[in-house]
Amino acid sequence: MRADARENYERLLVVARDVVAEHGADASLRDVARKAGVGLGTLYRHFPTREALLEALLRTHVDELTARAAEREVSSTDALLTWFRDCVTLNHEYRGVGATLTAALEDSESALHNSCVALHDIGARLLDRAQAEGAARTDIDGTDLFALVAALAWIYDQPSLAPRADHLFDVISSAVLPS
Amino acid sequence: MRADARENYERLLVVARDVVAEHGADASLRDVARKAGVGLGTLYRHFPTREALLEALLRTHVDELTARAAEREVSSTDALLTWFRDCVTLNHEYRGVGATLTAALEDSESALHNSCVALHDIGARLLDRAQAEGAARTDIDGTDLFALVAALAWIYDQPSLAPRADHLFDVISSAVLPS
DNA sequence: ACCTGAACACCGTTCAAGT
DNA sequence: ACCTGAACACCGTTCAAGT
Repeated sequence: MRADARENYERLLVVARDVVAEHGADASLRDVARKAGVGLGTLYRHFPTREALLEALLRTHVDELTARAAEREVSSTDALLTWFRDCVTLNHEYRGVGATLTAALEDSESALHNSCVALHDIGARLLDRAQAEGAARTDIDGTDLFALVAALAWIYDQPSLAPRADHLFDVISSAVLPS
Repeated sequence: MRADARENYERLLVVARDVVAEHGADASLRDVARKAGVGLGTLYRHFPTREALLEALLRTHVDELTARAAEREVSSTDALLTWFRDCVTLNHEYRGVGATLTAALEDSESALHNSCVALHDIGARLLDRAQAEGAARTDIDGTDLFALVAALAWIYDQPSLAPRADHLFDVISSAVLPS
Protein backbone atom coordinates (compact mmCIF):
# COMPACT_ATOMS: atom_id res chain seq x y z
CA MET A 1 0.00 0.00 0.00
CA ARG A 2 1.31 3.42 -0.95
CA ALA A 3 2.12 5.82 1.86
CA ASP A 4 -0.64 8.30 1.03
CA ALA A 5 -3.13 5.47 0.73
CA ARG A 6 -2.18 4.13 4.13
CA GLU A 7 -2.56 7.61 5.55
CA ASN A 8 -6.04 7.96 4.13
CA TYR A 9 -6.96 4.54 5.43
CA GLU A 10 -5.86 5.43 8.94
CA ARG A 11 -7.54 8.81 8.90
CA LEU A 12 -10.80 7.29 7.70
CA LEU A 13 -10.76 4.85 10.60
CA VAL A 14 -10.05 7.57 13.14
CA VAL A 15 -12.85 9.73 11.82
CA ALA A 16 -15.22 6.76 11.53
CA ARG A 17 -14.67 6.02 15.19
CA ASP A 18 -16.00 9.43 16.15
CA VAL A 19 -18.84 9.52 13.67
CA VAL A 20 -20.05 6.02 14.46
CA ALA A 21 -19.74 6.68 18.18
CA GLU A 22 -22.03 9.65 17.71
CA HIS A 23 -24.49 8.44 15.08
CA GLY A 24 -24.35 4.68 15.42
CA ALA A 25 -23.82 1.93 12.88
CA ASP A 26 -25.98 3.66 10.26
CA ALA A 27 -23.97 6.87 10.28
CA SER A 28 -23.52 8.71 6.99
CA LEU A 29 -20.52 7.42 5.06
CA ARG A 30 -20.44 10.66 3.12
CA ASP A 31 -20.02 12.42 6.42
CA VAL A 32 -17.07 10.20 7.30
CA ALA A 33 -15.35 10.92 3.98
CA ARG A 34 -16.07 14.63 4.30
CA LYS A 35 -14.71 14.89 7.84
CA ALA A 36 -11.67 12.87 6.83
CA GLY A 37 -11.03 15.37 4.03
CA VAL A 38 -11.07 12.56 1.52
CA GLY A 39 -12.96 11.90 -1.69
CA LEU A 40 -15.99 9.66 -1.44
CA GLY A 41 -14.41 7.22 -3.86
CA THR A 42 -11.40 6.86 -1.57
CA LEU A 43 -13.61 5.69 1.24
CA TYR A 44 -15.21 3.14 -1.07
CA ARG A 45 -11.83 2.00 -2.33
CA HIS A 46 -10.66 1.18 1.19
CA PHE A 47 -14.00 0.00 2.53
CA PRO A 48 -16.17 -1.30 -0.30
CA THR A 49 -19.12 -1.70 2.04
CA ARG A 50 -20.36 -0.18 5.27
CA GLU A 51 -19.86 -3.55 6.95
CA ALA A 52 -16.20 -3.53 5.88
CA LEU A 53 -15.71 -0.18 7.61
CA LEU A 54 -17.48 -1.35 10.76
CA GLU A 55 -15.47 -4.55 10.79
CA ALA A 56 -12.17 -2.70 10.54
CA LEU A 57 -13.32 -0.30 13.22
CA LEU A 58 -14.38 -3.02 15.63
CA ARG A 59 -11.49 -5.40 15.12
CA THR A 60 -9.10 -3.44 17.32
CA HIS A 61 -11.64 -3.27 20.11
CA VAL A 62 -12.45 -6.97 19.93
CA ASP A 63 -8.79 -7.95 20.00
CA GLU A 64 -8.28 -5.72 22.99
CA LEU A 65 -11.01 -7.51 24.93
CA THR A 66 -9.55 -10.88 24.06
CA ALA A 67 -6.12 -9.82 25.28
CA ARG A 68 -7.55 -8.40 28.46
CA ALA A 69 -9.49 -11.57 29.19
CA ALA A 70 -6.44 -13.72 28.47
CA GLU A 71 -4.27 -12.08 31.10
CA ARG A 72 -6.92 -12.08 33.79
CA GLU A 73 -6.10 -14.20 36.80
CA VAL A 74 -9.12 -14.27 39.03
CA SER A 75 -11.70 -16.77 40.12
CA SER A 76 -13.39 -18.25 37.09
CA THR A 77 -16.88 -16.89 37.68
CA ASP A 78 -15.50 -13.41 38.19
CA ALA A 79 -13.50 -13.72 34.98
CA LEU A 80 -16.63 -14.85 33.16
CA LEU A 81 -18.66 -11.96 34.52
CA THR A 82 -15.99 -9.46 33.57
CA TRP A 83 -15.81 -10.92 30.07
CA PHE A 84 -19.58 -10.67 29.86
CA ARG A 85 -19.65 -7.07 31.02
CA ASP A 86 -16.77 -6.05 28.73
CA CYS A 87 -18.52 -7.57 25.74
CA VAL A 88 -21.77 -5.77 26.50
CA THR A 89 -19.90 -2.50 26.92
CA LEU A 90 -18.16 -2.92 23.57
CA ASN A 91 -21.43 -3.74 21.83
CA HIS A 92 -22.92 -0.64 23.32
CA GLU A 93 -19.97 1.64 22.61
CA TYR A 94 -21.23 2.12 19.07
CA ARG A 95 -25.00 2.00 18.77
CA GLY A 96 -26.43 -0.73 16.60
CA VAL A 97 -23.21 -2.64 16.17
CA GLY A 98 -24.40 -5.85 17.78
CA ALA A 99 -25.69 -7.14 14.45
CA THR A 100 -22.24 -6.77 12.89
CA LEU A 101 -20.47 -8.46 15.79
CA THR A 102 -22.78 -11.45 15.94
CA ALA A 103 -22.84 -11.83 12.17
CA ALA A 104 -19.02 -11.81 12.06
CA LEU A 105 -18.93 -14.73 14.48
CA GLU A 106 -20.58 -17.03 11.94
CA ASP A 107 -19.38 -15.41 8.72
CA SER A 108 -15.90 -16.66 7.87
CA GLU A 109 -15.65 -14.07 5.07
CA SER A 110 -15.80 -11.22 7.55
CA ALA A 111 -12.66 -9.25 8.35
CA LEU A 112 -13.86 -9.49 11.93
CA HIS A 113 -14.35 -13.24 11.93
CA ASN A 114 -11.07 -14.36 13.51
CA SER A 115 -11.16 -11.65 16.15
CA CYS A 116 -14.73 -12.52 17.11
CA VAL A 117 -13.98 -16.22 17.24
CA ALA A 118 -11.04 -15.56 19.54
CA LEU A 119 -13.19 -13.45 21.85
CA HIS A 120 -15.92 -16.07 21.70
CA ASP A 121 -13.49 -18.89 22.47
CA ILE A 122 -12.05 -17.30 25.54
CA GLY A 123 -15.56 -16.66 26.85
CA ALA A 124 -16.55 -20.22 26.04
CA ARG A 125 -13.56 -21.54 27.99
CA LEU A 126 -14.49 -19.43 31.01
CA LEU A 127 -18.03 -20.72 30.73
CA ASP A 128 -16.77 -24.31 30.54
CA ARG A 129 -14.78 -23.86 33.71
CA ALA A 130 -17.74 -22.34 35.50
CA GLN A 131 -19.98 -25.15 34.32
CA ALA A 132 -17.49 -27.77 35.46
CA GLU A 133 -17.51 -26.15 38.90
CA GLY A 134 -21.28 -26.20 38.94
CA ALA A 135 -21.41 -22.41 39.01
CA ALA A 136 -23.00 -21.86 35.59
CA ARG A 137 -26.09 -23.39 34.05
CA THR A 138 -25.16 -26.14 31.64
CA ASP A 139 -27.75 -25.71 28.89
CA ILE A 140 -25.92 -22.85 27.16
CA ASP A 141 -22.69 -22.52 25.24
CA GLY A 142 -20.35 -19.71 24.27
CA THR A 143 -22.41 -18.66 21.27
CA ASP A 144 -25.53 -18.39 23.43
CA LEU A 145 -23.54 -16.10 25.69
CA PHE A 146 -22.52 -14.02 22.69
CA ALA A 147 -26.16 -13.69 21.69
CA LEU A 148 -27.18 -12.67 25.21
CA VAL A 149 -24.41 -10.06 25.18
CA ALA A 150 -25.74 -8.54 21.97
CA ALA A 151 -29.34 -8.66 23.18
CA LEU A 152 -28.35 -6.87 26.37
CA ALA A 153 -26.45 -4.27 24.37
CA TRP A 154 -29.59 -3.73 22.31
CA ILE A 155 -31.45 -3.00 25.54
CA TYR A 156 -28.77 -0.48 26.52
CA ASP A 157 -29.24 1.13 23.10
CA GLN A 158 -32.96 1.80 23.62
CA PRO A 159 -33.50 5.12 25.38
CA SER A 160 -36.69 3.89 27.04
CA LEU A 161 -35.00 0.75 28.37
CA ALA A 162 -31.59 2.13 29.26
CA PRO A 163 -32.60 2.96 32.86
CA ARG A 164 -33.30 -0.72 33.57
CA ALA A 165 -30.43 -2.07 31.49
CA ASP A 166 -28.07 -2.53 34.43
CA HIS A 167 -30.76 -4.38 36.31
CA LEU A 168 -31.48 -6.62 33.34
CA PHE A 169 -27.77 -7.27 33.04
CA ASP A 170 -27.88 -8.60 36.60
CA VAL A 171 -31.00 -10.64 35.87
CA ILE A 172 -29.45 -12.35 32.88
CA SER A 173 -26.02 -12.86 34.37
CA SER A 174 -27.55 -14.31 37.52
CA ALA A 175 -29.53 -16.65 35.28
CA VAL A 176 -26.27 -17.77 33.70
CA LEU A 177 -24.50 -17.94 37.06
CA PRO A 178 -27.10 -18.78 39.71
CA SER A 179 -25.48 -17.88 43.00
CA MET B 1 -62.96 12.54 8.24
CA ARG B 2 -64.20 12.60 4.67
CA ALA B 3 -65.04 9.29 3.04
CA ASP B 4 -62.20 9.38 0.51
CA ALA B 5 -59.76 10.34 3.23
CA ARG B 6 -60.86 7.42 5.37
CA GLU B 7 -60.43 5.14 2.38
CA ASN B 8 -56.90 6.34 1.76
CA TYR B 9 -56.08 5.95 5.42
CA GLU B 10 -57.26 2.36 5.43
CA ARG B 11 -55.53 1.48 2.21
CA LEU B 12 -52.27 2.96 3.44
CA LEU B 13 -52.42 0.78 6.55
CA VAL B 14 -53.15 -2.37 4.56
CA VAL B 15 -50.26 -1.70 2.21
CA ALA B 16 -47.96 -0.70 5.06
CA ARG B 17 -48.64 -4.04 6.71
CA ASP B 18 -47.26 -5.88 3.69
CA VAL B 19 -44.35 -3.56 3.05
CA VAL B 20 -43.23 -3.44 6.68
CA ALA B 21 -43.63 -7.21 6.97
CA GLU B 22 -41.26 -7.57 4.05
CA HIS B 23 -38.75 -4.77 4.61
CA GLY B 24 -38.98 -4.14 8.32
CA ALA B 25 -39.50 -0.96 10.31
CA ASP B 26 -37.23 1.09 8.04
CA ALA B 27 -39.18 0.29 4.88
CA SER B 28 -39.49 3.01 2.24
CA LEU B 29 -42.47 5.26 2.91
CA ARG B 30 -42.42 6.31 -0.72
CA ASP B 31 -42.89 2.68 -1.57
CA VAL B 32 -45.91 2.47 0.70
CA ALA B 33 -47.53 5.52 -0.89
CA ARG B 34 -46.74 4.24 -4.37
CA LYS B 35 -48.20 0.79 -3.74
CA ALA B 36 -51.25 2.35 -2.14
CA GLY B 37 -51.77 4.43 -5.28
CA VAL B 38 -51.72 7.59 -3.22
CA GLY B 39 -49.73 10.81 -3.36
CA LEU B 40 -46.78 11.08 -1.04
CA GLY B 41 -48.33 14.07 0.65
CA THR B 42 -51.40 12.03 1.51
CA LEU B 43 -49.31 9.56 3.43
CA TYR B 44 -47.69 12.42 5.33
CA ARG B 45 -51.07 14.00 6.01
CA HIS B 46 -52.34 10.84 7.68
CA PHE B 47 -49.07 9.76 9.26
CA PRO B 48 -46.85 12.78 9.83
CA THR B 49 -43.98 10.54 10.91
CA ARG B 50 -42.79 7.02 10.30
CA GLU B 51 -43.40 6.28 13.96
CA ALA B 52 -47.02 7.37 13.57
CA LEU B 53 -47.50 4.86 10.77
CA LEU B 54 -45.85 2.07 12.75
CA GLU B 55 -47.90 2.92 15.79
CA ALA B 56 -51.16 2.75 13.87
CA LEU B 57 -50.05 -0.49 12.27
CA LEU B 58 -49.10 -2.12 15.54
CA ARG B 59 -52.02 -0.95 17.62
CA THR B 60 -54.43 -3.53 16.24
CA HIS B 61 -51.98 -6.33 16.87
CA VAL B 62 -51.23 -5.22 20.41
CA ASP B 63 -54.90 -4.95 21.29
CA GLU B 64 -55.46 -8.43 19.90
CA LEU B 65 -52.82 -9.88 22.20
CA THR B 66 -54.32 -8.12 25.18
CA ALA B 67 -57.76 -9.50 24.39
CA ARG B 68 -56.38 -12.98 23.88
CA ALA B 69 -54.53 -12.90 27.19
CA ALA B 70 -57.61 -11.59 28.99
CA GLU B 71 -59.81 -14.49 28.02
CA ARG B 72 -57.23 -17.15 28.78
CA GLU B 73 -58.19 -19.50 31.57
CA VAL B 74 -55.21 -21.68 32.30
CA SER B 75 -52.73 -22.13 35.09
CA SER B 76 -51.01 -18.85 35.78
CA THR B 77 -47.52 -19.86 34.72
CA ASP B 78 -48.83 -21.23 31.44
CA ALA B 79 -50.73 -18.01 30.85
CA LEU B 80 -47.58 -16.04 31.55
CA LEU B 81 -45.53 -18.14 29.18
CA THR B 82 -48.12 -17.82 26.44
CA TRP B 83 -48.22 -14.05 26.93
CA PHE B 84 -44.44 -14.01 26.75
CA ARG B 85 -44.32 -16.07 23.58
CA ASP B 86 -47.13 -14.05 21.93
CA CYS B 87 -45.33 -10.81 22.66
CA VAL B 88 -42.07 -12.06 21.21
CA THR B 89 -43.87 -13.27 18.11
CA LEU B 90 -45.54 -9.89 17.60
CA ASN B 91 -42.23 -8.08 18.04
CA HIS B 92 -40.72 -10.35 15.47
CA GLU B 93 -43.60 -10.20 12.99
CA TYR B 94 -42.25 -6.93 11.66
CA ARG B 95 -38.48 -6.70 11.79
CA GLY B 96 -37.05 -3.93 13.92
CA VAL B 97 -40.29 -2.93 15.55
CA GLY B 98 -39.20 -3.69 19.10
CA ALA B 99 -37.85 -0.17 19.52
CA THR B 100 -41.25 1.32 18.67
CA LEU B 101 -43.13 -1.01 21.01
CA THR B 102 -40.89 -0.43 23.98
CA ALA B 103 -40.73 3.32 23.37
CA ALA B 104 -44.53 3.49 23.23
CA LEU B 105 -44.76 1.92 26.67
CA GLU B 106 -43.08 4.93 28.27
CA ASP B 107 -44.16 7.66 25.85
CA SER B 108 -47.64 8.88 26.74
CA GLU B 109 -47.76 10.90 23.52
CA SER B 110 -47.63 7.76 21.41
CA ALA B 111 -50.75 6.54 19.62
CA LEU B 112 -49.65 3.12 20.81
CA HIS B 113 -49.24 4.09 24.45
CA ASN B 114 -52.57 2.92 25.85
CA SER B 115 -52.49 -0.33 23.92
CA CYS B 116 -48.98 -1.11 25.10
CA VAL B 117 -49.80 -0.25 28.68
CA ALA B 118 -52.79 -2.59 28.57
CA LEU B 119 -50.68 -5.41 27.19
CA HIS B 120 -48.00 -4.64 29.76
CA ASP B 121 -50.50 -4.60 32.61
CA ILE B 122 -51.99 -7.95 31.82
CA GLY B 123 -48.52 -9.46 31.66
CA ALA B 124 -47.57 -7.77 34.89
CA ARG B 125 -50.64 -9.25 36.58
CA LEU B 126 -49.75 -12.73 35.37
CA LEU B 127 -46.23 -12.20 36.64
CA ASP B 128 -47.56 -11.05 40.03
CA ARG B 129 -49.62 -14.19 40.36
CA ALA B 130 -46.69 -16.38 39.42
CA GLN B 131 -44.47 -14.55 41.89
CA ALA B 132 -47.05 -14.93 44.66
CA GLU B 133 -47.09 -18.67 44.00
CA GLY B 134 -43.32 -18.75 44.15
CA ALA B 135 -43.11 -19.82 40.51
CA ALA B 136 -41.42 -16.70 39.15
CA ARG B 137 -38.33 -14.88 40.31
CA THR B 138 -39.24 -11.82 42.31
CA ASP B 139 -36.58 -9.33 41.25
CA ILE B 140 -38.29 -8.38 37.99
CA ASP B 141 -41.46 -6.52 37.10
CA GLY B 142 -43.71 -6.26 34.07
CA THR B 143 -41.56 -3.70 32.33
CA ASP B 144 -38.50 -5.92 32.70
CA LEU B 145 -40.50 -8.66 31.02
CA PHE B 146 -41.39 -6.28 28.21
CA ALA B 147 -37.72 -5.46 27.74
CA LEU B 148 -36.77 -9.14 27.68
CA VAL B 149 -39.48 -9.74 25.09
CA ALA B 150 -38.04 -7.07 22.82
CA ALA B 151 -34.48 -8.28 23.35
CA LEU B 152 -35.51 -11.81 22.41
CA ALA B 153 -37.31 -10.52 19.34
CA TRP B 154 -34.11 -8.73 18.38
CA ILE B 155 -32.30 -12.08 18.55
CA TYR B 156 -34.96 -13.61 16.30
CA ASP B 157 -34.37 -10.74 13.87
CA GLN B 158 -30.66 -11.50 13.46
CA PRO B 159 -30.09 -14.06 10.73
CA SER B 160 -26.97 -15.43 12.43
CA LEU B 161 -28.76 -15.86 15.77
CA ALA B 162 -32.17 -17.01 14.57
CA PRO B 163 -31.25 -20.72 14.73
CA ARG B 164 -30.63 -20.46 18.48
CA ALA B 165 -33.47 -18.04 19.18
CA ASP B 166 -35.92 -20.71 20.31
CA HIS B 167 -33.33 -22.11 22.66
CA LEU B 168 -32.58 -18.67 24.07
CA PHE B 169 -36.28 -18.12 24.52
CA ASP B 170 -36.30 -21.23 26.72
CA VAL B 171 -33.21 -20.06 28.60
CA ILE B 172 -34.72 -16.70 29.43
CA SER B 173 -38.19 -17.94 30.23
CA SER B 174 -36.76 -20.63 32.47
CA ALA B 175 -34.78 -17.90 34.20
CA VAL B 176 -38.02 -16.01 34.79
CA LEU B 177 -39.89 -19.17 35.78
CA PRO B 178 -37.38 -21.57 37.35
CA SER B 179 -39.05 -24.96 37.27
C1' DA C 1 -61.05 19.37 3.09
C1' DC C 2 -58.30 16.75 0.96
C1' DC C 3 -55.03 15.26 -2.64
C1' DT C 4 -51.02 15.64 -5.74
C1' DG C 5 -46.42 15.75 -7.20
C1' DA C 6 -42.58 18.86 -7.96
C1' DA C 7 -38.81 20.67 -5.24
C1' DC C 8 -35.25 20.41 -1.81
C1' DA C 9 -31.65 18.41 0.68
C1' DC C 10 -29.90 14.48 1.74
C1' DC C 11 -28.09 9.50 1.00
C1' DG C 12 -25.28 5.12 -1.06
C1' DT C 13 -22.83 3.66 -5.01
C1' DT C 14 -20.33 3.86 -9.39
C1' DC C 15 -16.99 5.38 -12.55
C1' DA C 16 -14.66 8.49 -15.98
C1' DA C 17 -11.20 11.72 -15.50
C1' DG C 18 -7.32 13.27 -13.37
C1' DT C 19 -2.40 13.02 -10.77
C1' DA D 1 -1.69 3.32 -7.95
C1' DC D 2 -4.40 6.06 -6.08
C1' DC D 3 -7.61 9.98 -5.65
C1' DT D 4 -11.51 12.97 -6.90
C1' DG D 5 -16.07 14.46 -7.49
C1' DA D 6 -19.80 14.49 -10.81
C1' DA D 7 -23.61 11.47 -11.97
C1' DC D 8 -27.29 8.32 -10.96
C1' DA D 9 -30.99 6.48 -8.51
C1' DC D 10 -32.85 6.48 -4.50
C1' DC D 11 -34.76 8.52 0.07
C1' DG D 12 -37.61 11.68 3.72
C1' DT D 13 -39.98 15.92 4.04
C1' DT D 14 -42.33 20.17 2.69
C1' DC D 15 -45.53 22.90 0.34
C1' DA D 16 -47.69 25.48 -3.61
C1' DA D 17 -51.10 24.29 -6.71
C1' DG D 18 -55.03 21.91 -7.76
C1' DT D 19 -60.05 19.59 -7.01
